[in-house]
Amino acid sequence: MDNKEIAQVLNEMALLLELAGENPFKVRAYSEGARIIEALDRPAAERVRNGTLSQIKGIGKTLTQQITQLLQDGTVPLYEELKKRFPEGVREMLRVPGLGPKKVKDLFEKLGIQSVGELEYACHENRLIALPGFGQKSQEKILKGIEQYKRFQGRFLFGEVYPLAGGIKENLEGHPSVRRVSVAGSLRRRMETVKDIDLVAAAEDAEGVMDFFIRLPQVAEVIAHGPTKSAVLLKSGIQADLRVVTPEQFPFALHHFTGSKAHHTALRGRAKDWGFKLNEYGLFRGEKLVSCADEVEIYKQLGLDYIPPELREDLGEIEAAANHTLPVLVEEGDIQGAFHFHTFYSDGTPTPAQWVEAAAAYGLKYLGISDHSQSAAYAGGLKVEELEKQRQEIAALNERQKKVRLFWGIESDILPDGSLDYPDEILARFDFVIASVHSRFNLTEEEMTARIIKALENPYTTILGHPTGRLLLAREPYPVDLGRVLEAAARNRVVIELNANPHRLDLDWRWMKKAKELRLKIAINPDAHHLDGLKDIAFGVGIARKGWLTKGEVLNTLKEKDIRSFLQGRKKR
DNA sequence: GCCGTTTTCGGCCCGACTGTTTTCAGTCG
Repeated sequence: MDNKEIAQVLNEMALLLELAGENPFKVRAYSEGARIIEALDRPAAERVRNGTLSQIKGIGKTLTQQITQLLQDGTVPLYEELKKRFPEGVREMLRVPGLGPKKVKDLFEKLGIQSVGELEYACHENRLIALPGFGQKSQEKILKGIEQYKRFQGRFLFGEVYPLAGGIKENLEGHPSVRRVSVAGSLRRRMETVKDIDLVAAAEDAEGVMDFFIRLPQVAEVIAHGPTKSAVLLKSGIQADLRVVTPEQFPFALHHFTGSKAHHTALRGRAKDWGFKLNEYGLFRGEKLVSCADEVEIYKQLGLDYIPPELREDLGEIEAAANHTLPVLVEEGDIQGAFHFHTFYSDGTPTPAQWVEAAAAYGLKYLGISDHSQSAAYAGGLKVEELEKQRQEIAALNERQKKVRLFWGIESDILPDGSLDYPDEILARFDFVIASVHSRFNLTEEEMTARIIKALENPYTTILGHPTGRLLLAREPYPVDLGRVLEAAARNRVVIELNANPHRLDLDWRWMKKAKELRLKIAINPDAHHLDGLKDIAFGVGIARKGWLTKGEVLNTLKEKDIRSFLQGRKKR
C-alpha cells in the first residue's frame, strides 16, 4: 500500500465518520492525516518500520496504529465497519453539490435512499418535500446538483478553465464601479485541475457588480445571488463564484479566497498566536483593523516573507517564510527555449520552419525538435531512412537563420524491455534524446520501474519524457516507483521532463521536492503538436513554481550557448 | 483524533448564503 492509497482510505474514513455524525474534529484529524501522508516524500511504510511515523505533526497515536495496520492487513476494522454501515452509493451522494453529510445521512436513514440514481428518482416522486429540514426548493436544488455531478463529475483541467476565468475578469473590469478584479482560488494557486472559478473584486457598488455578474453572456444559470457574493453556472458547465468587497478589504479577501484551506487554517493559527485575528475582511488587533495595502503587507505583519500563491498549500511554506528560506521561483520570462516539439514528420502539424517562426514570436532562442521513433507506428514514428532527411532540413534551417537555434532530437519509445528504439549508432547522431513510455502500460510496478530505469541508464538518454504517463481526469499513471526512477535519473544525470501539456503536467508538482533534493534538472517541455501548443509552456512554469523550482533548477532557462555545451557534454560520456 | 515551553484537558478558523425555519442548521469555501 503506497502513500496515495493510505491517504485515500483515511479520506474515505473521514467522510464516513462525518456521515456517522462523529465529532467534527475527529473527522478533521483523519482528513488532515490523509493530506499529510500524501505529501510525504518517503513511503509511510518506511516510517512505520523505523518507528518515526508518530513523530510527524498531525499523526498521533491512533492514526499511527491505523496506518500500521493498514499496511499490514490492507484495511482496519473501523473502516470495514463504516463501509458496511454506509453503502458505496450513499458515499457517492456526498459528491453531489449542495449535499453534505447531514443531509445524506437523513436521506439514507429516513428515506432509505442508497445511491445517486435512487435520489434522483425520489426527487421526481416529490419524496424529499415531506422530510423535515427539506422542502420544494432543496429538492429542486438537489436535482440540479445531480445533473451537474453526472455531466462533469466535478473537475476541470486548469488549461481549459484559465482562459474562461480571464474572460470573466475582463468583463468585470469593464464595469464602471469595479476598481480591481483578480482570479483567486485553486486557479490562482495553479492547481492542475480545478472545481470552479473564484473571483474577487473591489468595488463601491457591490450590488451593482453582482447584478452585472449574474447577467454576463457566459452565464447559463444563477446558483446563488446575494449582495456581496454570487455563484453562477457558466454555459461551459463550470461554476464561477464572485465575491465583492471594498478596496480596503481587497487584499484580505483576495488572500482569503486564494486559499488553500490548509494554508489559511495554519496562517490563522499563527495570526492568533501573534495576537491578531485574520478573516476575509482584514487583519485585526482587537477591534482595530491593521491596514494592509497588499498581500505582501499581510504576510509581513505576521513576520513572514511573501508567499506566492502557488506555494500556499501548507507544505512547509509558512515555516520557510518565517526563516526567510523561500526559494526565488522560476518565471515565464526566465525560459530561454524548449524541447519536445513534434512536426509533420510524425504526428505534429507544423514544419520545422514554422516552428522557428512561432518560437521566435514567442521569444524563444532555441527549440528542440523531437518526433516519435519508429515503433510508434500509430503516431507516424520515423524510420531510420527518414531521419537523414529531417536532419538535413534542420541543419539547413540553422544555416539560413540565426534567430532560433534548432536542436535535432527524437522522442524515442522505451520498449517493453527498457531498450530505446534505434541502435546506438543512430541514437548517437541526435543532439538529444527524450525517452518515453507509450505502450504496454499494464506491466507490474516492478517491471515498469525496471524498464524505465534501464532506459535511464542508456548513455544516449537526455530527458525522461512524461514520467508517469498520466492523462489528467482521463487516465491513471502507469504503476511505477517514481522515487527509484528519480534516483536512477540523478545517478545517470538524466533530465526529468515537466510535460507542460495541460492534460499531463507530468512530473506532478508533488514530486518536485524529491527532484530538488536529488539535484535533478527539470525541463519544461510543451510536447507541442500544433503551433498553439507553445502557450502550454506557461502552464508548465506554473507547475514548476508550485513545485518550488528556481530558475537554476530548470534546464531550459539556460542560454543558448550553455544549452549547447550541456548537450555536447552529455554526448561525450 | 491531535496537540501542548503557562495546559495532559479543553480547545480546535470563520463568515456568507440558502432554505426552512421563527432563531438556526447545513453547506461551502
